Amino acid sequence: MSGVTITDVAQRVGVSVATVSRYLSGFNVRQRDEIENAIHELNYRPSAAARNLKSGRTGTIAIVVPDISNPFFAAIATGAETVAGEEHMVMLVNSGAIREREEKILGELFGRVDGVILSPLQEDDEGPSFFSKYGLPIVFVDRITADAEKFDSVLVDNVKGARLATEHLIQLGHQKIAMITGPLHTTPGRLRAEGYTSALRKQKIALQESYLIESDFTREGGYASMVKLLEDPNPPTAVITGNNFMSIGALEALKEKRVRIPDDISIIGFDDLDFSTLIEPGLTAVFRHFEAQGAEAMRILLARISALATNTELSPQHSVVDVHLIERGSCAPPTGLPAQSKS
Amino acid sequence: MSGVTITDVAQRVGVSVATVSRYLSGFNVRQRDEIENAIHELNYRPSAAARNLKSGRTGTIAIVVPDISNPFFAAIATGAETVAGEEHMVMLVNSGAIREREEKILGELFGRVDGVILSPLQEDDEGPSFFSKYGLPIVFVDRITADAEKFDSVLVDNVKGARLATEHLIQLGHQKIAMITGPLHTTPGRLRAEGYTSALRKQKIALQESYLIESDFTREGGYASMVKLLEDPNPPTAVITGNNFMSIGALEALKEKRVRIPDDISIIGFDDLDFSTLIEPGLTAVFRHFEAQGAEAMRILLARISALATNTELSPQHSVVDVHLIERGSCAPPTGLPAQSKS
DNA sequence: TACGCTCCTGCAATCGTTCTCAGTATTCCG
DNA sequence: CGGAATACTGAGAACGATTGCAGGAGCGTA
Repeated sequence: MSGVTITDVAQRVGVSVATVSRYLSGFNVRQRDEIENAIHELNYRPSAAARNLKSGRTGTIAIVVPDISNPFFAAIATGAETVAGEEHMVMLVNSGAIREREEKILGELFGRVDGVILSPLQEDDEGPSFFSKYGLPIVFVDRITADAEKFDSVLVDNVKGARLATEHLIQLGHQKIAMITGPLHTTPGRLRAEGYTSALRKQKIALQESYLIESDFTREGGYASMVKLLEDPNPPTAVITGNNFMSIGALEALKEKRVRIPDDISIIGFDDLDFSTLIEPGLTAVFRHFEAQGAEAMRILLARISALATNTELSPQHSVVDVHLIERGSCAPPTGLPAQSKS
Repeated sequence: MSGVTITDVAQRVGVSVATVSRYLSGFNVRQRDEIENAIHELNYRPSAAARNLKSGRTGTIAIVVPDISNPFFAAIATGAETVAGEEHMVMLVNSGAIREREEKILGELFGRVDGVILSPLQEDDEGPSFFSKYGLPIVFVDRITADAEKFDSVLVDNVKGARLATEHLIQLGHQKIAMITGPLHTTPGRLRAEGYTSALRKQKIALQESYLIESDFTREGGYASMVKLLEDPNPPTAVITGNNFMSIGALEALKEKRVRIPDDISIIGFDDLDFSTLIEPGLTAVFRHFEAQGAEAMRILLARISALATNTELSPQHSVVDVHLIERGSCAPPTGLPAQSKS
């Protein structure tokens, strides 16, 4: 700790702590220059803890995400920062997709931040919103919990995204379309699968069980799922991957097995890859604006915080970010897979 | 705010706040079950602010980095988390490569965290270490400041990495080797350039001014620098890019200009790309273990914190993480660039 | 010079904990 | 059952800031 407190500054100048405090909060004070000097000479820094305790405000907002290494979540934070302004410092916390850690983190954040932007781990759980009930402003981003209609949220149009992808493939003539989705107890995992199945149903294409694979949003999961699809006795002619990491894993599997894209199989990723232009062919993908989602979440959170401060009623905001399809070279009409090469 | 305090719990059970406090810190207490119940029923959460104020400890460690969207820094955080344990919560803060923000952040962090892992923006500046002098434990990671020998740090062997890359190209027969490096006022920018120039000198290859380009670690910077090199009247036959983002930018430029790798130009990246296997040819790169760097930084920081707590003397630790070259397909003996195609 | 007004000041309470200290209840043993 | 040792308890002073309140300095005006 710095050791030097407001009292030291006050003594040095010969005023009361109250005066120094007032100087710090911008009031007019007679000995402002002396105080300023003393602060510099002593290298005084106000104790955040003491301030928080007295004022109840922290000037801090936390963003809690399941995977800090996913560029998507980094972009959420970046977007949120652009809106936060001078008032608030933004911190990113990694729950590491571990339920207990998420719980613990939220508990510790209580009283340490003015609000939280959270991407909760599971839908079938009211843990996170629980905190919100007891006064910690929370905005859900990208994922929600079961009782989320009562709380602020910013989602992407998952169903539409998956539908766009599926319909695009159907239009190209594909009938055997597979989807590698994330865990079904997460919002994007569930809704993207839903978009896929509903698009199939609408086009009267029967859903084949083995074509809908529930994976885990990781590269390894994408790889394993793709391998599984390739080993299917009746392999699909097109695949939709449920997020960026799984796209990478699936592409790796295809490359390794020397399955040509789009000749042998077509592939669409949910979420664009930031190196899409570097791979051959470019990956057709469902695009959404990451930063916009983060910015929107922050806007809603700040509104919520000030509503809380002024005791204003404010009904839950539910924002949905639009998506569209970016066509590159990874999709073509089906021709059927060649005989499997056991390499 | 939660509103419910330790006093409420104490009253409900009919004990003193001291007893509840003791229960919270794990002491044996007669009415432990009653207290536990009351805490649950009232949904009491201890105020972090009050705790910090009294105990001086926060249980929080901040990692302050210049660019949260760079996977390298995300990996630093991930690595650090593995070591932090239950005691400490790790938060990632983005300085956005803005000097004033870094300063402000450090100031606000003072008293709010037990220690900081920092990747400072500029070497020619003592701002960050200044905080360390006044009692905030800081470990520099990846970058240092001018007076860094007095403080803990974890660096990668930048000079060796750049030297390995340069020598590899020389061995292949290249003489016209260019380097796109980061800002020379940053540690990796400066040291990687140094490794490059010293390797050239050792092999008695004259350094050509236009071959050493100081860029900014961004994708756009890498792109622009590569374009500049290609437009050189006497273009290089090999290029080393100074970080991951600039590698992507450079590769984009090459692809766009239809320069073939490694036929027309060889390229080595400093830092591996996590999709290296997906591009054709694979990128030869200087590899370092990101997470290990973060883990090492956290280890040193925890040691520093406990040294401070126990008033133990502890001389500054300087850790250097080793690197090695991963050879893929992006390098070959030089054949000279074809005539430039103005596309 | 006297009066009132404004502006600034210091005192002291307060935020929600932790922790020392002294005291009371409980246990253990002979 | 008595006494000492042990285990737990409560009162109250911190921690470092903010803030309401009442009072004092300085100013302008008559």
